[in-house]
Amino acid sequence: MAKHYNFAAIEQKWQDKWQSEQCYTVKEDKGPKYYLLEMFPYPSGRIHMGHVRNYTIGDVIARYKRMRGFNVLHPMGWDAFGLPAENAAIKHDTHPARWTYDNIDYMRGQLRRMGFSYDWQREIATCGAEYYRWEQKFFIELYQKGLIYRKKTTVNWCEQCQTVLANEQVIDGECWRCDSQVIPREMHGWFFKITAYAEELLADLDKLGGWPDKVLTMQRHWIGKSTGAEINFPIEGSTKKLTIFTTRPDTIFGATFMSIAPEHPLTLELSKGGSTEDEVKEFVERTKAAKQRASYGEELDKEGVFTGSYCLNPFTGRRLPIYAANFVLMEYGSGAVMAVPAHDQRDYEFAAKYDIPCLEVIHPPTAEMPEDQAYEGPGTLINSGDFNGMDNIRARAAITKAATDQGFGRPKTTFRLRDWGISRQRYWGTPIPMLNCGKCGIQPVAESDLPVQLPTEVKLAKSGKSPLQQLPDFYETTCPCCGGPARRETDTMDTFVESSWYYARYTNPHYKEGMIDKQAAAYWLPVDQYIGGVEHAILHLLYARFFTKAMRDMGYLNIDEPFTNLLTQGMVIKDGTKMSKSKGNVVDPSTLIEKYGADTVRLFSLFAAPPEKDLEWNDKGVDGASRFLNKVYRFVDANRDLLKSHTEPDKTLNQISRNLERKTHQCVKKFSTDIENNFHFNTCISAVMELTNLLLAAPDNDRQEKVDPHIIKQTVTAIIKLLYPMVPHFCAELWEMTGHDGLLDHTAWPEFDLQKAKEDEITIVIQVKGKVRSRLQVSLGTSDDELREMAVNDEKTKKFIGNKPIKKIIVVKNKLINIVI
RNA sequence: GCGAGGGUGGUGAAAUUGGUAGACACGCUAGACUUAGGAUCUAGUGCCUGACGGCAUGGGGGUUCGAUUCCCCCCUCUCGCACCA
Repeated sequence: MAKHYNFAAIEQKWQDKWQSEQCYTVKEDKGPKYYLLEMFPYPSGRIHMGHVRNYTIGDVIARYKRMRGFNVLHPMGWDAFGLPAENAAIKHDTHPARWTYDNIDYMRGQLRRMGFSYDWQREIATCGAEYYRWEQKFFIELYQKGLIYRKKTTVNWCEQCQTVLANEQVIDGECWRCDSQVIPREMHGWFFKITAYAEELLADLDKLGGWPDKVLTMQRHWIGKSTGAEINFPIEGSTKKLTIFTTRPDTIFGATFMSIAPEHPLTLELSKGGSTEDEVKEFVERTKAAKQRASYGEELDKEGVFTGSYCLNPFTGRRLPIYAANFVLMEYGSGAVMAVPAHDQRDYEFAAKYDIPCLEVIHPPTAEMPEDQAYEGPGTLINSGDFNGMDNIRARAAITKAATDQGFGRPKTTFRLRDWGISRQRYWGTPIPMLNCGKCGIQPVAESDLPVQLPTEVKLAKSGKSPLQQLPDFYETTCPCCGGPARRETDTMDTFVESSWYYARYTNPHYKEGMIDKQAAAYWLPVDQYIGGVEHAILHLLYARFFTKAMRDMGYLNIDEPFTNLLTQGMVIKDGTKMSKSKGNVVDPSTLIEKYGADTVRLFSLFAAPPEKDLEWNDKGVDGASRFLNKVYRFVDANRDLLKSHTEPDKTLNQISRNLERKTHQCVKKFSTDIENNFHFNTCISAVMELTNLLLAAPDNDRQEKVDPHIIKQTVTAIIKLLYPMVPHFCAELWEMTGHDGLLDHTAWPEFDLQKAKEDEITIVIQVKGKVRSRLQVSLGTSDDELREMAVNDEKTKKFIGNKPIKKIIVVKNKLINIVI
């Protein structure tokens, strides 16, 4: 016999069939729909193990749901814009488009070779104008609605990539893509007003019960809502006011100074003409430089300088010196804060350094005020005028109301979330469909001129100006309003824009009338199950949620949230670290497929760990998976005739037949439960392995008893059906070998019979003082009294009881007896 | 610093209304069949012990007849956030 079943031939055969018969092409149809989506890949060149794992998990679910009778949408495509294409083009002297499409062709072949059941009719590449033209149209619609704007601000600049990054794309102070240090830089750029949806993005997280808590928590924190008050402090000797945001209005009577961000527009003005002017100027410059130099996460020593001006506390009239302070963030709140050293640790440290007085206004309920730090806990107000004696939580509302009534304050909610900057100074991205006319100003491109095509003739260089800025043929245009000369926007969009709506485009990817075919979208959306890496917990998932809400408000969709259930699969690890080229521990899927076949690779990546955990790659483990499939194959092959023949159920089963029947039903039960429960395929597979072990031991010629052929057939059928979603070529072949026609995809999932799954004999553990001392074999319904009787008379047990008196006997039904002495 | 989630054999992992710890698999040991084996099959395999038995789910304490599971303290690893007022 051959060492291995001929996986190469079998896999080829079924892949050809699935493709030529278009088995996985779907349309809006009767029956419950199920939209399964895995995060689409960047076409970097080759599929890696992370893809294999992600897409295998997805394919199992897709096939499983089909067997359960769902109309399953399972599309695949390419997140095809992005910087690596430009870098590769420079390096290999080719064109980004060429490089990208070559990669796509290669990777598509690899995915086909894995046997994934995609509807390839729906394939999308986001770098095609037929895709991005709708993105440009939508951009203009959002612009007209006021949800997109242009501003000059401090942005995150990656010198390596020569482009701006969004806040979400800066990871630990480094570029998410190339890991080089990000530096602040002042630039103009286009922004999506994601903050307009901050409240809803936060609130709707509560609707996402099918998402991991970890991701919900991260998003909640990223959005960072905090409620408090905005208060205007009059500036002494000026008509101007200094506006601050605080979450602790209850401490306002304890303010002893004010802190203002160095970049704040008032900072220089406040010292103008005074003795402090030079000092303040110098401080502002120095802080700016220090912030650029500071490595990420490094907390600068608190430092500040007196501006020479004072604010007046609107409640008390107390003079509060205004300091420019290096720890005050311009980007959050109003860029200025009231400082209450007694009740804020940062203010305390600053005050201690510059010898500014503290004033206690919140008295702790029990303990004394701490000596050498701020007290930030709850308490009762003191030194606070009319509010003395009030609980500090209640005082927050009361003081805010008083400030509101007197006209110098109001309740205020602030978010940590900032608007999404999408301008990229790169070539390989969607052109931003805007232009600048000397007469008419910034204007959107006329709809009839869409799409703004990326020019194909382009010179790319390692550094220097943005490529489109060097193409007059591209940027020289005419104004749609006045017909005069105008200059096109030469920045392109962040590639996260394409991935924010691709899931919706899949519902009718070649729709020519607009961005979204509303009917198709209404049928398929939302995505029932989304699968991808946890590294997108903030980035992509937040942007896609925002886009969904914006598309809904523009009338394209009728859903609030795109992804009902989210599975974040763990990384693929080898030798304790993430697989990566730089670490030299990558395993190439194609090599493995050649050696073992796609089914074995699929099986191992499902078996080695539950999907949400990291998967430790182990070549020997792959051998094990292969061995298992071969074992099953050999059995089916050797019993072909029996399995093809017609059998009748035997009324009275002998012991070993009954055992196998029972195990089969138990296995179907466990498998079905575990797959529904968080897709724990690893335990599903182990259940089938157990069943297989029992099956293979069954037809032993040395035995007196023979297993009923009908039961063998039943067991084999169950194994084939259960494993089909995981190892589809293998099972399709076995299905055919055992005399069946038709695709298993549309064959009903096996049922189990609780009665048949039931054990008639069970093992009862006997414990003495909580330690296992003996075991009893009893029939299922044995009464507590009988069990008690048997337990105390058990020889082994007696030895441990000795002549000590029995205090108590605990009986747990069908499980154990504990004798307490 | 704050927040979240982990820590179980040589390895990947099972085990939840608290009830047989280690299913399944890898590896390892011995044997069988073989010209050969990185194929296949059989048996064994948490640790200590000659055995009876004892000890074991990061460490320590607690609740309980009984704790991987619940509570408290500590150690450690991973991830997220990081002066957000």
